Amino acid sequence: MFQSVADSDFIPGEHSVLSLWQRRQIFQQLRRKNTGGKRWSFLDGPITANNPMGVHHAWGRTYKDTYQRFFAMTGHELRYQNGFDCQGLWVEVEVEKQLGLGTKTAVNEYGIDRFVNECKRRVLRFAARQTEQSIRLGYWMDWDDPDQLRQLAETLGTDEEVTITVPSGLQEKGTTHQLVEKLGSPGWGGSYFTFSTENNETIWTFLKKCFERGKIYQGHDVMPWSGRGGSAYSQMEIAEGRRLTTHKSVFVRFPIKDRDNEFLLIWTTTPWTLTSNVGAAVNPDLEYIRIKANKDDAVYYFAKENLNYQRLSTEFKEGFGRPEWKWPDNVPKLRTLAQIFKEQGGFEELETIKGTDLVGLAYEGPFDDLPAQQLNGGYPVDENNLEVTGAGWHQVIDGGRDSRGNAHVVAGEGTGIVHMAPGCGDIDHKIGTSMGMPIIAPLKDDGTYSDEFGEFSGREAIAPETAELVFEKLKDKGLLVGVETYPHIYPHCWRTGDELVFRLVDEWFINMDWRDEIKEVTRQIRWLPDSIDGQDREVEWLTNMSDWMISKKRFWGLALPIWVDDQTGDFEVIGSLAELKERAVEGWDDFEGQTPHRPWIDRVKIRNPNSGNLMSRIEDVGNPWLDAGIVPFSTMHYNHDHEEWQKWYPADLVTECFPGQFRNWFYSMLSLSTMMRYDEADNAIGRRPFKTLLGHRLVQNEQGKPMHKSDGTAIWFEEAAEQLGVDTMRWMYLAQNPATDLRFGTRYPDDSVTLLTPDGPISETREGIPTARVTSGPADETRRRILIPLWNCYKFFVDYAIADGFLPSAELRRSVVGHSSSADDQTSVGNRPEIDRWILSNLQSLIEVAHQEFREYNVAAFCEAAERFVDDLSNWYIRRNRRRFWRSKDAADSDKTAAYETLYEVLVTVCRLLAPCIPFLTERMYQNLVMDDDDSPDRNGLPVSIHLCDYPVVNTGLLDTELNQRMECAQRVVRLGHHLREENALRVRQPLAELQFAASDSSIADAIDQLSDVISEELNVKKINRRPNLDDKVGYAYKPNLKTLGPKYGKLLGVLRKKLPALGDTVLSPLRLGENLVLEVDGHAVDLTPEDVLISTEQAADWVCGDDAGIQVAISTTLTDDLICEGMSRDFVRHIQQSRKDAGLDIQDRIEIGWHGKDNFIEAMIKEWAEYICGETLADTITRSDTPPSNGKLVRVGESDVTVRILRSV
RNA sequence: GGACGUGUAGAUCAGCUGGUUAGAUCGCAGCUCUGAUAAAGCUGAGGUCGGAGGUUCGAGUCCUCCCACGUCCA
Repeated sequence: MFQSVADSDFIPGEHSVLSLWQRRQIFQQLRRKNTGGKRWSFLDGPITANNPMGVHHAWGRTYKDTYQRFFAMTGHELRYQNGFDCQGLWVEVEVEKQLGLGTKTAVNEYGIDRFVNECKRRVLRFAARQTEQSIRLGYWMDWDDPDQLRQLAETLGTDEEVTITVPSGLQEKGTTHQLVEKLGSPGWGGSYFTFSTENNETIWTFLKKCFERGKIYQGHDVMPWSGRGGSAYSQMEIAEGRRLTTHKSVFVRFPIKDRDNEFLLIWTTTPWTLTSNVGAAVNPDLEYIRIKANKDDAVYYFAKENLNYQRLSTEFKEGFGRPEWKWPDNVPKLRTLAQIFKEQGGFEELETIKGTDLVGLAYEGPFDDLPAQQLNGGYPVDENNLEVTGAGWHQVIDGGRDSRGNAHVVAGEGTGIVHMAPGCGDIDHKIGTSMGMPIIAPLKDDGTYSDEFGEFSGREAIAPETAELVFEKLKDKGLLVGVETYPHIYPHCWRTGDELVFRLVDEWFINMDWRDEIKEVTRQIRWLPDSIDGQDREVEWLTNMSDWMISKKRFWGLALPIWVDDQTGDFEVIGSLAELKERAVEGWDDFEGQTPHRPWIDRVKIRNPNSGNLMSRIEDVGNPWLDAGIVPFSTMHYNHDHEEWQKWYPADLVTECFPGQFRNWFYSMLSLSTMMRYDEADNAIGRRPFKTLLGHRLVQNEQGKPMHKSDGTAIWFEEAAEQLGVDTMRWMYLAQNPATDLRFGTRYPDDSVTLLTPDGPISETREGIPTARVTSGPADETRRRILIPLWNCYKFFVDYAIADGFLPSAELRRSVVGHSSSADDQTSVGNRPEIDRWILSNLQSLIEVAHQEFREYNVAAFCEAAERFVDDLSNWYIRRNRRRFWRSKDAADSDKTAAYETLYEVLVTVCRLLAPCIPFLTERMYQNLVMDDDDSPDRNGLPVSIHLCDYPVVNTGLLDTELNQRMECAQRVVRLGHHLREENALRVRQPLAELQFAASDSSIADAIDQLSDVISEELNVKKINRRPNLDDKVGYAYKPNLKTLGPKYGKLLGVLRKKLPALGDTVLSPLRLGENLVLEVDGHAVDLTPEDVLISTEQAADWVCGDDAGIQVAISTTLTDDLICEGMSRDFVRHIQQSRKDAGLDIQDRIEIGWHGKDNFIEAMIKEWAEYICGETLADTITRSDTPPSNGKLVRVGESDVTVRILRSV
């Protein structure tokens, strides 16, 4: 017996399904069921375990779960391994905040070991959190126990031995860091963590291969640096440390070589960098001016606009963009260049030239006497660039443009000629490197000048005295034009307040000159969705990318396995811990038992076989994209179980949010895989890490704007889950075109709500953020369009099945879950009404679509088809068949049984089809439709969960595409009929005598004929008659078919278009009958075939006519008294039904009807139709009263006014 | 600056190798239908298809230029 079905209550329903799955261990049963099946290899891209999940994470995870569920239901064995991304700066930043550490120095003081443990702890906590959220999403993975992850987080860093039970069921004992480094390892199960030793060590394998191919090298990068802190800063730290300060800025002149007494005028706020000048950049599109100073007849070049430019005039009045950043009191307003030259004796304007005319001029630098300027290869010496010196290089270059297309050099603040010191500035360095400049890096890590800088050596760069020394020297050389106090926003260490400098630091790179190999691998992969041209994008990135900087001067991350001999500069890459152990000459005992992270790994030294010197590991950690890129190897046990690895490599599918990933995860996977396999697979196919990539775009708010955590518009996962429902969310994600942003919903940060979660009510997240109200138009739409109609179909079935005592036989149940092809005692489908066969046939089509689209990874197309099917089921099949379910209570009615059996089969099959998409709702329906109440363990041999059912396969015996098309024809005729009624103000309740139709295609006419009863009922017409043509009812309109006539007659087409319709049926009727015709138009013979004209119908008197897709329909508009009378009876019934509804009567309640009206025609109608009226409305009596009954309702019946009133019979 | 993409109804998007009166969904208005439904059906208003040229019998579609927006890039 079915349980009666209440309102949908989606969210509580999901909670109960979660507990059912848990109680009955459904996921574990599913894995057991598919063990040994054909493999389908899914590879999860690691999610950063640094914050709780938001709704933007849930899109990709829904794809992952849905495709996995489909392949599980089709019998595949899967790995089900989720991944957590654990290492890198983002975690460090959050931990620094949490611990109140502001700088690298502070971290060093705190202790790298404690800091790194804290990072691990944070990752474990958020892995636990995301695990719980994922489970709520219905995401079936081999999850670790979240509480156990938290327990590990608590005990991390102690030497205490703990015992845990891993997902595979094994008990493991050890200190926490010994256990943590093995999470996700073979035999244990559970999510992979990129901080695991396996993951890190496999990256060593990769780097060793790079090293063997000679691809690892040391290079440089210019980074913000704190001299006192002795460390580099991240972009984020700089943003936090911007402050208003003043510097002594300086105008300097650089003598142009071979031009007597002519100078480039340059300007800088960092005088200390002048020692390291190599070039001067101009904007070739800008106008420059030559002026002659009266003082010494010197000629200066600078941007024309700067001559009278009021520098910082806005800032002088309004400050620097923040209230506290006002113009400093003691700083005078800046002068224009014209003023400066006037004060120095006046000047004369000579001429205007283009910047491009300056490019290539050689000049003398201001400090060419310093040893560093004289060194071949710059300082420190670059062995690859020995032909040049700083002093020898000086020339004017084109400053170029940045990535947004803005010129690097603009007029305004400076002089339009920018001093370039590629060892002292980020942009300078980029441009300098690209132009082959020697690089002069003046500063040591303590922020003082190196030895090769003469008098400057040992001085602190940012000290005011240093600037003074610069000015003094410039003055001595006659190069100083002016000094001023210049206020501006400058980066500082946000904690100590120290000014930052830009300093050249050593970094490690992979030479990517093997990019063509990666491109070839890229081409072996299917990139979805097609519309975003993923393959082209990836190839383009690979074409343009520069070498890969893999080092980062931080603490928490991959320990780059590069050991350096400081004295000779030799370096070596170590490929495994075993190799390291063998090579270790110092520190191994200290390290052993720890994870290969800083600071522990740093203690291990090896010996340089060439020099005999000790080699130390570089202090840098690795780029986190290495961590994620190695997972096609590390998580599948490449290093330790090659055979197992080969079973799962390459992955069949990866799916991820794609913006950004072409240069991140996709790139790193492709690169790492290409390198890992270069000596193992002899072609690109063998090197690809995955076969198909499915990308999707971003989740945005309802207005299409990004959601931000900072302004409270980012929606936390649980807020959406417990307010919108997870099935709803999943359908939104799945039905969305992956190539476009999903406009998810709106969060109201100031409107807090209490969420009822499976674990009880919460009013804030675990992190203490109040939970806010979330609304979503798309979610409401999704519920309205698919979930509610589906639920109502199910409710309809169950309500009437209970009332009727319909129970599916055991055989039928076995059949609908796919355990037998057909039930013997079922009404054979061939004997069921056509509409039953139609919905079953349509169902088979849906099954076909499902298989096809799932295998194409195009679930959105399946969702669309499913929505259409549910609409057909609800608004056509059930609506049309309601009466089959209502009538006679006695069960021995084969037509009724057929209806129940059909609907039952459809509902269960649809559940199986949709189970991968909306696993909760389908499970609830399945449990009621298929499972017995009793708890018998074998459940009659039926799967105890919908997710243990096989995915439906097409029953070709039920698939009747012709029938599907026939019904489409009938639906088209109905639509056409409704249209005609509407156009002619003929309400549907008014029966009409006759509908005639004709169709040029006889199979279409047959189809309509066969479904004429459906059409007649839907359109409320008495007779449906097929005619060879409707010539007597319609006129014909003719139009030229431009597509066929255009090529034939070209310019004549314009005339033809005008004249052909005017010829009319008398001339053109042969075409309608399939014959050819020759006409003369404007003196040209025009040969027309039936294909050359398009024919439509127009109506005649007493009939309304229309046509659509080759079907012509005419409806008689003649109303007889009988027809009017019948129409009135239906009006009457309708009003009574509405009154019943308004009065809140129960469906079975019987009533007495009273009415009053002046029109005697009504009385006659009621007399004639009393039986019908009483039957439809469950009325015992119909009584006319002479006066309007009290509480009566005035309604319109036909053309008459009537007052009606109902009373419940007693 | 370059590459790629986008620009069509109030909103979101379709529109295939050029073809007749440019569609769908939501929203709005009206009507209809309704004893599972939070629905459904029909109709209507609303579009100089970003702009300007060009190719063509014919351009939302192809070409050129321009404008706006987005993404990526030394």
